[in-house]
Amino acid sequence: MKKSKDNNPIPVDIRFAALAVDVVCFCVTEGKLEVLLGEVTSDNTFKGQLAHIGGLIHVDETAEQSVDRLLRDKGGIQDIYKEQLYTFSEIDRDPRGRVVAVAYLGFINSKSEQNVEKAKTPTVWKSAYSVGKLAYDHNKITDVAIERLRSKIIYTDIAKHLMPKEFTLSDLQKTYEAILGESMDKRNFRKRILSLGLLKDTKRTIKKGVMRPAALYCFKTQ
Amino acid sequence: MKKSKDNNPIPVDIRFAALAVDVVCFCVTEGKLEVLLGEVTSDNTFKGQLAHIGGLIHVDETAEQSVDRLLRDKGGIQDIYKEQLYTFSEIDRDPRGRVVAVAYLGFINSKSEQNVEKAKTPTVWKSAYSVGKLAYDHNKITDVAIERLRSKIIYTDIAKHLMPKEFTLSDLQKTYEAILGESMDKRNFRKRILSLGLLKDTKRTIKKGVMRPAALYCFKTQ
DNA sequence: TATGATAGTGTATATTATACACTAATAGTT
DNA sequence: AACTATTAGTGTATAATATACACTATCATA
Repeated sequence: MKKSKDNNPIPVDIRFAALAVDVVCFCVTEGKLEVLLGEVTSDNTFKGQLAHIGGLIHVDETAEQSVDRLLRDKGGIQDIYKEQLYTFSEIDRDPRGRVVAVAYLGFINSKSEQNVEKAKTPTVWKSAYSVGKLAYDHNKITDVAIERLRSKIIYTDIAKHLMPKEFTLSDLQKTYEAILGESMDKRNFRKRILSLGLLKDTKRTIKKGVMRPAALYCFKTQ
Repeated sequence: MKKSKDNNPIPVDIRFAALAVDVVCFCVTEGKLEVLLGEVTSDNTFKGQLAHIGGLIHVDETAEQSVDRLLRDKGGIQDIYKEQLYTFSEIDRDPRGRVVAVAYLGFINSKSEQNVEKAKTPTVWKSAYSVGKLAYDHNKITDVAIERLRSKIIYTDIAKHLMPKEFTLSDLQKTYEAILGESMDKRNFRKRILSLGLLKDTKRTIKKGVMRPAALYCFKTQ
């Protein structure tokens, strides 16, 4: 490969695309699955519309590091669990030119983890099932993300990243129900989830309102 | 975004990376899981070593289209089923400079589908479990590919892309065993696979050698 | 002590997975 | 014609898992 003029060893005609990341950041609040959206600030036809948090990868970053930075700077969110979702490479997906986006799933266990003051972009949480019309191809990304989340919650312990450190079994069940969009039998849910051996009884309880206190569980750290 | 000099609307400092695809192309031959490898032809420190079929995405291609072209030109392989695996964005993964690779899984049902004459690169099929030292980060890509293949074969019908149009149940079982690396009970395998309702009995049989002829099945087209 | 609200529990049945060994069909050989 | 070698093809009993289903327990308040 010939060295290009601008000190980048890769010839300029070969690096025609910009690389971006987009994070579909999920949170379950009061039994509703929500996603974090931010206003598009860059000057293009989608300016002002809502989109998943995202942006261009920097030259000294991996995609993951880029996700961390953008969540922090644009979203006010730090240190969350994430995993790669899919790479979108359609030629016309961005009006600014060729932009290939590596999409990620992000998981936050409580909206209070978001430091809204530090977010450089106006953000909003929306129900994952009614995000409205988003910028770019982000509705497609949303669909792929929800599909992946649904399939992963049934055969992995990914739910733990959507729960606070300690939680009741009813809370955990609500998270499953929010994601799968169906209600489950309480006894069967508890039997199954406890038989997986992932949970630990903290031996403490929490009182919510005037009801019987509920036992608090946490995920075992392995 | 400012327009760059070379008629690309994306500023040149932003498009610092080249985009590549790599395909981990699987085939099961005589009960062995194999992968297609090609010699590295481009002039870098890995020249002459083996790697998965791959190359740079062209400006007018999606990642998928790029995979199709590269499999055809470098591998002599056309019209195969493929799906996206993972995007590798480590900064130093390529000695030529920043190259981000979108990796794919490819599935070929018989090595005879490969037209070796048309392949511009010397290729070789190797056992997936002993590919030896590959160029770039391709050993890592191999590992991720095998892991994905193993998990997908147990909850999807992906095996069909590794089978010829018609096959015996023993052949299908050998494919499962090659991928999962464990032998299975013949009666239980048949019961389970038939109960999925994906297979159709062609009512024809095939004689292999001097043994009892075996019934030929095919996957239902839906 | 009665009420309202959520937490928490068990059992019977159905479905699915597993373990396991012999008979059937063919071609070639004796 | 019987025998052999080789793979195809089959059933049943048991274990494990999933499902359907309804009442009691605990608390705060009135």
